[in-house]
Amino acid sequence: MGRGKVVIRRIDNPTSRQVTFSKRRNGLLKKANELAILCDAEVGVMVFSSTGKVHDFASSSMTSVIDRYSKSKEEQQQLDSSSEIKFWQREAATLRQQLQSLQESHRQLMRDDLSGLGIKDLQDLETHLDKSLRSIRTTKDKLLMDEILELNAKGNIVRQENLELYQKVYGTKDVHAQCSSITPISRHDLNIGEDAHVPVELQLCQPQNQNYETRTRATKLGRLYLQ
Amino acid sequence: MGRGKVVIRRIDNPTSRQVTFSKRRNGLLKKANELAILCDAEVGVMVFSSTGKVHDFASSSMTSVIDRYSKSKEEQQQLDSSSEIKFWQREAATLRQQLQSLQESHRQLMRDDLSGLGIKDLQDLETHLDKSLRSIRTTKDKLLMDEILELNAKGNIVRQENLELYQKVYGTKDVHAQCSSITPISRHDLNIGEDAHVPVELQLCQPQNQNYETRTRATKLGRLYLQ
DNA sequence: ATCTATTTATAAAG
DNA sequence: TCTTTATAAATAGAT
Repeated sequence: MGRGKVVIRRIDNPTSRQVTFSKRRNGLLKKANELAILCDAEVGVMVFSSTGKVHDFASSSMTSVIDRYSKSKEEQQQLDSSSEIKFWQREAATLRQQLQSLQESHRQLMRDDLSGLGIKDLQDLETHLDKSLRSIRTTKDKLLMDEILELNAKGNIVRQENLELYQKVYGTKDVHAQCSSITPISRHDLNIGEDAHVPVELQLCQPQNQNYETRTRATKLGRLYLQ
Repeated sequence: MGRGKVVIRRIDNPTSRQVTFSKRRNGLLKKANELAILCDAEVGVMVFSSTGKVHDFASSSMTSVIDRYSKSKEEQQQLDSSSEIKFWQREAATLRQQLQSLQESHRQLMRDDLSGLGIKDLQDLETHLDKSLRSIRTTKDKLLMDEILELNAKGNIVRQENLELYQKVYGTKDVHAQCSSITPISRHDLNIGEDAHVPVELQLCQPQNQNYETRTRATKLGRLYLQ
């Protein structure tokens, strides 16, 4: 409200800063007074200029205003801290409940106790175990197949070497009759099959890219996580 | 600054009072902030609505503002009280001086000590005493003359009565020879004269209608009052 | 401190 | 409490 629009930023020029301070300080104190009278409010304003000079306004007395302010802030503090206490009480209750649920589900997954589970829970558990098993087998098969391929490659290299050595010693190309010990590695020696016994280990963590409903709310942790 | 000019007086309507409170409170806090930023000032504002709700703004923290304010007010107090001390010190010095002057003039007027007086002071004193004496004598003479006249009147009445009684007893009009004890009251018995000894009492007070310069300044009391 | 062109605040109404 | 709008008030910049 003046000849030019002003941006609210520290005025660098000390002179105009002082002038503006005078004008706006008066304006502020005037408005404080008007607010107090018009709206029947208790108002206190304290201003220190950059040169350290004090200016103030109080509708009653500054002592009274400061006292009231301090008192009301104390009350606020008490309310705040008591509501904070309540917050942490609620938090503790929630965490206790979650812990209990997790302990329960852990016990069940350890097969110590399947009582207390409904049909839905058991079905979920069965489906989960089935999927886990399938996943584990797939992974295992892939690892074994890789190993087989690698071993076959190595075996072929060794056989080739043996063949060359045999030719140097005996000077003949008839390898089949004299060297039965040198053969490709048997498929059966690798023990690949559907009945392999691999211990099933279940994780107590969030599902990862397995089309299961993602549950993020802590309060929902009380349910079983089956994956 | 609105649709109508507003007089600064408590708004009776509670609703519009509340509305105005909201608006102007925001305005006040905004302006406090602007003042703080533009002019690099420390500002604190506390507002209590008529319903008791607290609102505040502090450019730093209210604690800091209140502390600084209290501190600066203490300093001010100290300055005030020290200047007040100085005032009373000056006052005491002035009064001591006045007291001394009065004691001095009192002693002189009691004739205990005429040393330390200049020719002018002595002349003034002489003139004053002369006037006092004249005034006292005039008054005394007037009182005595009044008494004489009264007594003469009474004497005449008594003489007349005696004359009448004498005529009744002796049946004659020749009073002069037989009654010498009955005479007018003598002028000498009243002791009227210029040499009468009347104690001169001087007053230590302001002159009253006696054509003397009136001195009202306390600091001028150090001079002699001669009247 | 005083003057005014402008911006800002806000009263009244919705 | 928010928005809008007409108007009062504050004030930036100049003197």
